[in-house]
Amino acid sequence: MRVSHIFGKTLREIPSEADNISHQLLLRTTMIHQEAAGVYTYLPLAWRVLHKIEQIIRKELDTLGAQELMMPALQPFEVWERTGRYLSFGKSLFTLKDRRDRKLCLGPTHEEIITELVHYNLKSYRDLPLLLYQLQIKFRDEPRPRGGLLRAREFTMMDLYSFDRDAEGLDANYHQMIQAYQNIFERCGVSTMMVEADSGAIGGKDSHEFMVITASGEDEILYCSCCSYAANVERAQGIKSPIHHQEPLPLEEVSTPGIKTIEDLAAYLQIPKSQTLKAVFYSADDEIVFVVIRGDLEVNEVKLKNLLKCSELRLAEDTEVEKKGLVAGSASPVKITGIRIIADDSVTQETNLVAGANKPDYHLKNVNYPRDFQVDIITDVATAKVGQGCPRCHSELNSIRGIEVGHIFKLGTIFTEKLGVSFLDQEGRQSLPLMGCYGIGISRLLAAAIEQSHDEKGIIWTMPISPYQVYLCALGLEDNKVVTVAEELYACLMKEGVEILFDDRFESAGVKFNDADLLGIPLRLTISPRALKSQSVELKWRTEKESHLIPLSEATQVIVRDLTQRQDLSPGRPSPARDYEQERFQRGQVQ
RNA sequence: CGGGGUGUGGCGCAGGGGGAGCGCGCAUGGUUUGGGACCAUGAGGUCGGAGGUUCAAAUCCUCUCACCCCGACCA
Repeated sequence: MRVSHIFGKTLREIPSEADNISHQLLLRTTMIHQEAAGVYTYLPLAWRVLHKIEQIIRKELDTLGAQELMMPALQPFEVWERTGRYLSFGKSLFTLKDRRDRKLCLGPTHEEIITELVHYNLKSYRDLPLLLYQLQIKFRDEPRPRGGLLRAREFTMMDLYSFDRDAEGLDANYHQMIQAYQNIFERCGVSTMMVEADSGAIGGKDSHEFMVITASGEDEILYCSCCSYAANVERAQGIKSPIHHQEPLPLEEVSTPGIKTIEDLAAYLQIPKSQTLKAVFYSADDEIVFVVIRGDLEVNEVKLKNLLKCSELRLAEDTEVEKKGLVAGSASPVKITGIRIIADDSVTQETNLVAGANKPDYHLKNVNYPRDFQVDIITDVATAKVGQGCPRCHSELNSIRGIEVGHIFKLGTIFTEKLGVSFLDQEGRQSLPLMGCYGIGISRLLAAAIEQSHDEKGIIWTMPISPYQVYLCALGLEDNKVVTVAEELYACLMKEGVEILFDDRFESAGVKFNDADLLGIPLRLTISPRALKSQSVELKWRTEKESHLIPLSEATQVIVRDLTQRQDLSPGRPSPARDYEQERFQRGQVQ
C-alpha cells in the first residue's frame, strides 16, 4: 500500500475529546472515527489489526477443535425474559421494536442464543464436549462509554461457549481455554496477567479475567509478591490480622461533640482508625442492611452484593437510616434490633473498639464482639488492600492496574436448566450439559495493546498484530535512482508476501519519519541518495534507537529473514513496554 | 442518574451586541528535502439546534441536543 493512497491522514494535534493514550493515538493515526458516544468506525489500518488479532484467535481455537459459527446480533427479547437476564442487564440492554411491535434487542452477549441453538442440535452424550465460538459485534448501552475503544457501546468480541457432559469435562475445557488464552495474548505480543474475578450475577463458581497490565487500566489487581495469587480487587481477599489485641475492658461512653466521620473520631480521640468500628448502611433491593467493619477498611460492594444475592445495592440515604431509628454518624450495632447486621470479620476479631453510641455526639469505648453486640452474618466484605497478607501464603499483597481483555466463566447448568437443554447420557438418562463461556474483547485488546506499547512518538506495534510489517521511506524522490530503487524494493518485498507501506509522498524526511513512528510499524526502511552512495538500504526497528545499513543486493533476503524471525515472538524480544513487570506476568500466568 | 466542562472550517484554538478570525492541514505555482521547510495565491464555516430580546445576536436570555471528564454504574 502506498502511503499517498491510504484512506485517512495522520493528525499533528491531538483531538481534544481524547485524554487517553490509546484513544489519542487511534485518532491521530485516523485508525478510528467516532460516530457517537462509544460508537466508532474502524478505518483500514485498524481493520487490518483487528483481522490479525482475529486470525490469531481462530488459529488457536481451531486447534482445540472449536467450531466457528455466527449468531445474530439482533435477538428476540423473549429469550432474555425466559432466562430473566433482561433484569440483570437492565438498561445496558439495547432494545427495539419491529414493525409488528415485537420486542427485539441487540445482543450484548450470546448465552441465550447459543443455548437455544444447542437445544435443537444436542441429543446424545456422544455430541459432547462441544466448543462453539464466534467473532461478533456486541452492543451494550454502557452508563458511561469512555477511553475510545476501551469502553465502547458497540465493540467486537470473540465469545466461545463450551458444553460438557460433567464437571470433569468442564474443568478440562476450562483449563484448556486458559492455556489457549495465554497463547493468544502471547502471540499478539501483549503481556497479560490472569486474575481471579468476580463472576457477578451470572453466577458460577470459577471465573478468571485476563488483564493487560498498564498504569492506565480501569481495574485494580492485588497480587502476591511470593506465590501466584492474583485477583481483581472486586474479589481479592487480604488477611486482616487483629492489630490491637488486648484484654476486653469495660464499656465506656465518651462525649464526642460534632464527630461524625471515622477520620474525625480517630483524630479527636487520638487513636488509629483501625481501633474504630465503622457502620455503613446499604439499601439492598429496598431492605436496609447494617454493615459493620473496622474503621480503616472499606466495604467491598461486590462482595456484599454477592452475599445478599440482591440485584440492586446502593448506599442508604440518611432519611432511610433515620427511619430505622439509627443515628448516622454515631451508629453502632450495640443494642440494635430490627435490622439485618452484617459484620466483616475484621470487627469480630478486634478488641476494645470505639463505636457509635446510637445517640448524637457520643461514642462507646471498648466495644467487643460478642460481649456487646450480636450480628446476623460474619464474613469477609472488606476491600482488600496493599500490605495485607496473601490469603494463600500470607506474604504481602501488592497492587497493579490492568485492562480486562478476557473473561472466562464456569457457568454450570444455569442456562441449560433455564432453557431446558438436556442430552441422553450413557445410561440413557436425561442429563443437563455443563456450560462455560469465554470472551475476548477484540477491539479493546487493540486499544490495550497500544496502552501497553507506545512512546512519546506514537504506537509501537508488535509484529504479529501490526497493520503492516514494513514502512518504506523514500527520501529525495526527484532523484530518479531513489525512485527506481524504492519501487523495485517495494515490488520485491510484496512479491515475497511482506506487508509493506511505501511512503511515496513528496514530503520532507521529518514528516515521513514522524509518521512512521506515529503509525508504529515495526521495521522502517529508508532509501535515500545518501545510502545509495554505498549501495545500501537503511534499516531501523521501531523498538531500537539506532539504524543500520545493509547492502542493497541482499536487502530482500535479509529483510524477509529478519521479519520471519520476529513474526513469532520469542520471550526475550526487546519491547520497552513489555519489559516492565515481565517476571510478574510469568508468575501471574497461573498453571 | 449526580457533579464539572466543551460545542466557531478537517484538527487545535481566539473572539464575546454592528466586519467570522488565527495556527495546522487542504488546493495551485515556485523554491526546498535526513526528524513535522519556505514564499505566493486560493478553497473551505447556517458560530450544535430551536425560540426569544434588540434597529442589529457567534456574542444577551430561555429551552434543547450532542460530546468529554469525575463519580454512581458497568454478566
